[in-house]
Amino acid sequence: MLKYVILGALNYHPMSGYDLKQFTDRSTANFWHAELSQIYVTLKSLEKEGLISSKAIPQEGRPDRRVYTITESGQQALTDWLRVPFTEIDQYKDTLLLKLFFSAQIGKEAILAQLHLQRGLHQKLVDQFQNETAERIAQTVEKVPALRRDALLWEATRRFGEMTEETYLRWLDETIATLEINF
Amino acid sequence: MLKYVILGALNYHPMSGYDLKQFTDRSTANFWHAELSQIYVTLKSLEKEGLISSKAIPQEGRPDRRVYTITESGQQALTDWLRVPFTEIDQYKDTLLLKLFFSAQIGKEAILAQLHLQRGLHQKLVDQFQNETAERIAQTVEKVPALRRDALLWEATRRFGEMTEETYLRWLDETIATLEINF
DNA sequence: AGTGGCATGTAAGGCGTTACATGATTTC
DNA sequence: GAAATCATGTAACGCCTTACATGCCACT
Repeated sequence: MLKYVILGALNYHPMSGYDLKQFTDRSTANFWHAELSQIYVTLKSLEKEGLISSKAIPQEGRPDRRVYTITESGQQALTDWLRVPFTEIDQYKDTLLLKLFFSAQIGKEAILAQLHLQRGLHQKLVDQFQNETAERIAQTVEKVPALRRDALLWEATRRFGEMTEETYLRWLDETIATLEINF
Repeated sequence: MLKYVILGALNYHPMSGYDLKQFTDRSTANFWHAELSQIYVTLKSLEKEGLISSKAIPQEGRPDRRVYTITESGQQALTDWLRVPFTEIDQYKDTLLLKLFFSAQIGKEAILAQLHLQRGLHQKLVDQFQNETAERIAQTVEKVPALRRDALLWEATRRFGEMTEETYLRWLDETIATLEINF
């Protein structure tokens, strides 16, 4: 799938591997993150497939920037993929839930401490979605009004993050309250 | 991590690989699923580590059942892991959000069709959490009252699934409404 | 006659993480 | 003087998925 993250990004404008890392960290990381090393590997394979092409741009005192551009067949591959209806739901993995499920033996206090710790982490995420992420989208539309429609979709994914994290918080609070009384 | 799913399961009682697949499908699948083939592979490596031990139980007209039991060092490994606080948040991946993010070019109707399709899938999941999953937990506690405390934690993970899927539905509805007007 | 459940496993391939390797420039 | 940023990549390893391989029994 990282393949399509990269095609989607390059479809906006050409970028280097390093640029792509910035791009994903600031946009798709929330539902599709990527390590730099994996980006470089995937770029190589996309170029071999002919879906992107690259050009080395010399720089002073730094390695050349290798800038990638999406090709026509790359655009075709992206559009084809976008058009195929997605008829499943991705498998979700959550280490906290896994630990919680089997945690009866470690005792009430250890469990509650764990839940309180997670509360802090998720609170930070909610804030991030409401502030930084929202502002970043607003700024992009301001600069490039042509992306207004794209931004509606970006906003939908941001809103998903916000709602999901708010729910996580509500669940943590509810669970903490229940366990304090009944465990 | 599958390692710990298995240790956690075998800590309740001995099981075969096939049993473990049933167990996970009915309990942890929601936040940690497993393929049968991977279960068999992981069982081998856990046995090599000495965290579980196995015994072949002959059967008629079927391959032997290989039943695994958690060892003392397996119980120790499980408890140790449960006690280590989890100070991160797992990376979330969602193909639907990924497609949506880049979907501006495929047009309003294709996007809305996709969202409506997903609505049906997530509605089914909500129902499942509210009915089958809830009943399964209730039945287990009825049969084995000693698991009352464990069941409180299982119920917390069930409730997480229910709340999360309800939120997914709310988000889909909200997004459909917004795009119908503004896209 | 065919599907689904019971029961075990191996092999190949894909995707991803972490660690390693290098090195100049900019900022605190 | 140290840390972060810019910039690219390779190598080892881990975990997981999909496909393959086998075969009986029960039910429809």
